[in-house]
Amino acid sequence: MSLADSPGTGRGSTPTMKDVAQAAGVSVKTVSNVVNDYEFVSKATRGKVNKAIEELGYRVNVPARNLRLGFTGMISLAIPDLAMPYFAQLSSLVIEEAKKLGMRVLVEPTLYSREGEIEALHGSQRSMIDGLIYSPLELGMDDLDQLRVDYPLVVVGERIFSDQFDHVATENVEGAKHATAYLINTGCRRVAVIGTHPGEKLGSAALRLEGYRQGLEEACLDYDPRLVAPSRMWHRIDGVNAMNALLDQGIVPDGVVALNDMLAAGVLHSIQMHGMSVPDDISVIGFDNSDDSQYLSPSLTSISPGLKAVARLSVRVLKDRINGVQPLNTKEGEHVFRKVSSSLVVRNSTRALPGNEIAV
Amino acid sequence: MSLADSPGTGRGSTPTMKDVAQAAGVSVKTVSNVVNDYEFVSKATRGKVNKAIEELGYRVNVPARNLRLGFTGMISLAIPDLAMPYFAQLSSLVIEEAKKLGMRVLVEPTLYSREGEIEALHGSQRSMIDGLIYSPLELGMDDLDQLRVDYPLVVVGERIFSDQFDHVATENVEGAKHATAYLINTGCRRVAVIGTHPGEKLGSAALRLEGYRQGLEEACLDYDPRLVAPSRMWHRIDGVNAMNALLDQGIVPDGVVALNDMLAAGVLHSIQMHGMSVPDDISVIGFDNSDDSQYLSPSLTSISPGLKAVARLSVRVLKDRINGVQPLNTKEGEHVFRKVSSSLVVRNSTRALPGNEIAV
DNA sequence: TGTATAATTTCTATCGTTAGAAACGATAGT
DNA sequence: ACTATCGTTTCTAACGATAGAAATTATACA
Repeated sequence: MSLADSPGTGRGSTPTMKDVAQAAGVSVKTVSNVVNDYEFVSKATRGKVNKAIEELGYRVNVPARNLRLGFTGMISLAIPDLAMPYFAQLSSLVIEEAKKLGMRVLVEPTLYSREGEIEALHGSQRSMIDGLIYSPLELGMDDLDQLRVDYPLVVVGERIFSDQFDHVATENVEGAKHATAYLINTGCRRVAVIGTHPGEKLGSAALRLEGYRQGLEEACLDYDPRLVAPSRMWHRIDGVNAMNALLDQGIVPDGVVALNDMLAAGVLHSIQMHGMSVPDDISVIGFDNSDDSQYLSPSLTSISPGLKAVARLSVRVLKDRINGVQPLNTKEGEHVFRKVSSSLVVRNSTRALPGNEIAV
Repeated sequence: MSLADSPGTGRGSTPTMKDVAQAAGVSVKTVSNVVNDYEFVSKATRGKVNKAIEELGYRVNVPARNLRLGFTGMISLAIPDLAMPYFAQLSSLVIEEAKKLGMRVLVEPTLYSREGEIEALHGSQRSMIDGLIYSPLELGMDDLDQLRVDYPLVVVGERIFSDQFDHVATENVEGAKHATAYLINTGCRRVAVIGTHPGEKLGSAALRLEGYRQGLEEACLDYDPRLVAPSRMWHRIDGVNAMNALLDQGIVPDGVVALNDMLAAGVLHSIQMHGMSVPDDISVIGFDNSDDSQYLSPSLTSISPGLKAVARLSVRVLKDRINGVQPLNTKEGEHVFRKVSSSLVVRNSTRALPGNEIAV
């Protein structure tokens, strides 16, 4: 009472079920019955109640309902950095997907810190969410027991592989293999790869490099270490630098697989600054199919990791876990492991396939 | 009961205050007193309770507390599109700022639709939030009464100007003026502007163009319509096209104010493709100081709109309204109107100022 | 030792909702 | 007319927390 009426809280008094009940001359339970579409409510009462609801402008108090029901209708999405296009896009898709299933999303940027990632798992927001979609960057295979939480959890990404958790990953290996094969199919014979992380065994860089190797192998081309340009960061400038390094050494590939689109943008720039043309002299293919890849010049052929499917799957699996139903077609006790298939989006930074215009 | 215990809900049973009280052999109120740092709790009891809390792994149930207290500790942030870098960055900063003040943020992308924006104001999440930070794109001055809601609201952006709402805006006019003046100070005499929206009176494009005019005027340079290149969209490719159009007509400026960084990136590209150099032949300055402006080649001088300050201010004002305190130094009944000052971030796409190395 | 006072702790109602169980009319079967 | 049955509505106890008021214990002062 004292709280609700306290002056200057800045909120008008919202009508409750009790008010509606009073106005309609029925009990609270009846109002609840109407609101929740309980079968046995007479047409007359339903009408009275709805009229009262209309007149008072009543809306259910979601937190109160949730308290009673024991869930909150909110899930959390923990990502390293919301300002990164990749994660911004993922968040956007997860929010959209969750909305379709009647859930809300609390985005939690962990800001590249271990503590942030652990906090997302065990922090105080725990009680306000029904489940968590978790995309770790710092935590790895050594931290599996941190992940053993007592609420529904879906892991996203390539840092952790374990059959103890539901997991949605992207086709990094297959995607990079596809990219490499496509370049070879369009006539490239010296395909470089930009942005590798030497020594890394897990994570996108390693997996994408592996795909590159498989692509070469399947085409019976040799793996040439001189065509592999490492770069720790994956910003545009790193693409410029890595490609400059190659070209300035006199190593001139006829195709480039950049491990993400920002690198690819830099590669385009470097090639053009060296007086060569894309795709006539060198074809370039990126990874992520980020929003602006279509706005580069030339527009960038890229591997689309199917972020939409990642969002869709992870939200659905999480929702199933929350509802206690076995997700997808897993057996009791089993966990989901799904790789979302990537696809090649052909634009103008690669040459046409010989013989036909349609991409593989 | 039936709910909490129902099998397969996927959540372990969380201990409540009652459990803690039982374990510590005290009453629930005492536990509450300990948790909320009530003054008059004996050291001994406090110890017992804390021990029990520790042992049971108790955490307060936030929704329950919120129900009792009448607020939720959550605010909503309504933006057009989370996948847009500008809004992703804003969201990121708002989340960070809110966290500092103990609040959580529900990001609500309105997806460029009127309904989405109205839903954000009047939708069902209403009861789960304490207030709203609102960045409209579709709603304008004709929709002021939609904005008259009965909960705390802070408007962000340049679509709406009214003294009936708390409002945080960015210095569009001043920023563009600053950019223009800076180019002139470094020796430019024919400064072009890229990305205008002819006919628009409100919104960033119009305000930034106004700043450009003021900059010229103050330097006693004539406004030359031929140096004004419109572009409805503000993507990289639009910058390429607009700048190409200029150069191909033989209109060669010595400085360019691009109305955002993506346009600027395109402008850089166009200039370089025309065989000219930045900044030696043409200086380029962008707007937004987006994350990747530093990774362009050359790195881009840009106006930073002070998004961080926007986030900071809007969150603080909102928090004050929620708490019923008069925000900033406004008088009772008055509303906040604050323009966040922009700043010039000098990089390598502009020449040095004559006479000194330090920027204005 | 008795009582006033202060320091602690407990009791209990409440936030807005849901839902099992009980109560109430009305209709139907015998 | 008397109970059985069904549809409909109300009663009441939760969900997990907070907080005013009451009750208890400890301390101080006369």
